Amino acid sequence: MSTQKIPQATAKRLPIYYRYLKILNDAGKERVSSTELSDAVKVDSATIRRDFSYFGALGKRGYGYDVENLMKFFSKTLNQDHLTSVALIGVGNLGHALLNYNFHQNNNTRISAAFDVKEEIVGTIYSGIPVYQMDEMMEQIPLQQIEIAILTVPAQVAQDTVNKLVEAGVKGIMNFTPVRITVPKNVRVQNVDLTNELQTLIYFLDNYAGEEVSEEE
Amino acid sequence: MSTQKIPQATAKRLPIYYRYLKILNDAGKERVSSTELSDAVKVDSATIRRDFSYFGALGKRGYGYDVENLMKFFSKTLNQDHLTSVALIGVGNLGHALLNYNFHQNNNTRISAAFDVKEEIVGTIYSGIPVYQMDEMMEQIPLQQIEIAILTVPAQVAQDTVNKLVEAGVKGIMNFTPVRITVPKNVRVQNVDLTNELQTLIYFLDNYAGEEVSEEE
DNA sequence: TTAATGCTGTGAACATAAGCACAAGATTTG
DNA sequence: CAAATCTTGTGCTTATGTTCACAGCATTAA
Repeated sequence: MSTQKIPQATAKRLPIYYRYLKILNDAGKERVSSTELSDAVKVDSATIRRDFSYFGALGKRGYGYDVENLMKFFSKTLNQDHLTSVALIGVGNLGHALLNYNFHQNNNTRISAAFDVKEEIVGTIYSGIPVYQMDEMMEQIPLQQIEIAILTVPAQVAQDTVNKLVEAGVKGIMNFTPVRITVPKNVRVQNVDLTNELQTLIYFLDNYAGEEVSEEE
Repeated sequence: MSTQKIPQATAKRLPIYYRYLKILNDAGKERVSSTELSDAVKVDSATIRRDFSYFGALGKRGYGYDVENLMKFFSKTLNQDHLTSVALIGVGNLGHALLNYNFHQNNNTRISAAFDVKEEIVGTIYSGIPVYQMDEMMEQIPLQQIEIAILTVPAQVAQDTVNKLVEAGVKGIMNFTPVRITVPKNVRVQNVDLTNELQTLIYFLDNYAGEEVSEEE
């Protein structure tokens, strides 16, 4: 495709860079070096330079990087120049919080439809977002050109729901359930398992006490 | 310490294994092979065997693994035999959802104190958890023997809050803010950046269309 | 204009992780 | 009891990611 062969590890850091560049740009800063960036985003400066280099020579030797240019470049790279619509599946405890969560603020993304089984909320508008019946996914998802779903349903129905989502044409799923779901290989899953994360943190504390700084999602 | 040198990648998978073993055990299953596990947790069977092997020979050739034993072993390894108390810092939109989130269900962990600046909620009980003033961290955290904090405060105050948490003795932070916080090296940070996660997912869809299955937090 | 300085971009070393493939041993079957 | 079958545990290969260290060039200072 367009930009081939960007390592996954690099891709995962792009939003971090982008966010900080926006902050710098808003503050009126014109140039920045990999060392300065490194401090702010906690990524080794060599790693930053290597990451950037996959996209070509974005900086100038002896000078650094032009904040505005770089920011705009990443904006394009991360598709921030067009609004992405996302569906929320399951308006429970966590789902409800995500409806209110301001993805839009620094991310050209909006939850444009929510789906749930609970009759009493179907048909209503939650935080400005309409709640549909589960069965309506098949219709609404293609209609609203949604390719991404945030999954916050109970574990027991996770796989079934995913099957329907895939059938409706969803291409990416942010999976908040603890289930490791099965999808066709053209569908991308990003697991966000909070319980897991917490358990891992506890494990590290107890077993790697005082050893390193740390990382990632 | 106790079990030395478990690779990070392995450590991050332990809760996944543990969760599934509990399910198998509850279902009355007595033995399981790495291939079966592989199907359920979406981790290559060789990787599973390697992961387990760091803890010694847990299985039997020609048989597989004893579900109950293995489950109990991981329970101990993941400290599930004692309750871990956690503090929630920032009872906003997301924080509130996390108070209700059932960490306890399959994870011997409980949010035992919440902290916020909003006068109107300080002193009240939210979902059974008392909300304290921010200043009370210094007192409550050691008192309640809390070592882990979930950080859901606004980005602008993230670093300041972290500094106080560290001073109060916190050793692990689950960071929901987009800020890459600075901590002493004996403190562990687990970043959970939802905006980031979503942006990365979008990036992968647009640039790696139909290429692989996927992964992680 | 020339010298000093700064910072990128990258070859190469190192580190971590994943997975193949199979010997070794246990179990099950006949 | 012997043969057939199964599944672990691991040496080794390959893949992916990180970091060092520096040549090369642009910028800045004199």
